Amino acid sequence: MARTAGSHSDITGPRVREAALSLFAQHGYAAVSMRQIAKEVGVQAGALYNYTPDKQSLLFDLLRGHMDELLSARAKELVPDTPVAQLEAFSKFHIRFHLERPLSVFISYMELRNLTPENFVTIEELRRKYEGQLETILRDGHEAGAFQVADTKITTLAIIAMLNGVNTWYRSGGRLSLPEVEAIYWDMVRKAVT
Amino acid sequence: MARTAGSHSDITGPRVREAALSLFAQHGYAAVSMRQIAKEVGVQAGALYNYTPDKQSLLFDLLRGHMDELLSARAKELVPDTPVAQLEAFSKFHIRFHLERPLSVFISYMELRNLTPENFVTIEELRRKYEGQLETILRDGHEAGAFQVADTKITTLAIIAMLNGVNTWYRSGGRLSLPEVEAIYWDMVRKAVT
DNA sequence: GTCTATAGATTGATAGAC
DNA sequence: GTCTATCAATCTATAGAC
Repeated sequence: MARTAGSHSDITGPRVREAALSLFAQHGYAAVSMRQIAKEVGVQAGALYNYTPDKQSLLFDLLRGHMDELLSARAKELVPDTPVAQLEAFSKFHIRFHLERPLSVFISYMELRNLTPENFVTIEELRRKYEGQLETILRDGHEAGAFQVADTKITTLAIIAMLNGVNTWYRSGGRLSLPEVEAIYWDMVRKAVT
Repeated sequence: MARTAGSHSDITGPRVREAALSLFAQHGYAAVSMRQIAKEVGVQAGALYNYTPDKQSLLFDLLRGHMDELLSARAKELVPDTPVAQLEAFSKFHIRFHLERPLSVFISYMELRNLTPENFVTIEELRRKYEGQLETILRDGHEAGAFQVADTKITTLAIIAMLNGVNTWYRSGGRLSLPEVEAIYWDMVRKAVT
């Protein structure tokens, strides 16, 4: 059956999320109006409500989608045998994944406080699940004598913070290639725990 | 001469900035209204404009004040002789200073994009001035053979990012004391560059 | 599915009384 | 210096025509 004229559900939906992602990253969730998002998409503000029940859901879907992608991409990675190789794989995966989607990474950190309390809990659980994977690697490696870490929990957070820092300065096509960046950071991580 | 009844310029001014700092940190600049700030201070919204020309100036004054304090506190520190000792002093100073004022640190990072372009430039210059001090230490130490760094600029940013990460989890009165935290992070920094 | 129009609330900032 | 009152703009979200 022919589609109704002006019906673009399957392409407008993703475009709404893309526009929201871009604008939230640039100006912040609270500073962006539904009218701005609509303008970016090329529709009127009212039409957005065919794709999201409200503005909050738009933000939550972006953050949950990002965390889901992160965990499923990580789950598809091979798990090396030794703790050192596992830490290397984690570090390089983290850098690569995060550099591929800087906007999602940015709002996932910056807009946490604009989630409703229930939505915040959901995202936080996913984040802790991810960080727990690094913590497990460090603890196992510490017990096996492969790492020297003063405090597993703090070392986990310190490594994540250091790796996340890449996103503040890296631009593709810049001075360093992705493999070079991975190598430099892996070198620092490796030395910091051995 | 007796003060006019209801005149509290010298105490209300700081209280306005304190309230703005607290609320901006909790909810974000764009999400906080002048009426909310006024309520926190205990005055009506109109009275705020005796202390700030507008909302933007309130944000800018907080960020500039923070950077000024950072640079002047750093300038008062003793400068050790060796690169390693200088890096240790910088790392511990950075942690201590930032843990003492978590709210200012938080908004100084989160609210940069809500500054007007001119105000943004001013803050960025101050931030680069501070980071340049760490970069100088690393470069001098590298040339003297005290450090092994693959890339001075990136190592600077990686160390800053790692140290900044303390603020995401540290709570005074928690499991670890400030000197313990300083020691753990200094250990990681030291190992990462040697 | 998108439009126009609008309800109802809230915003930053100002004016003028005290 | 603070108050009340208010302006003009903007916001999210909805209703109803097409």
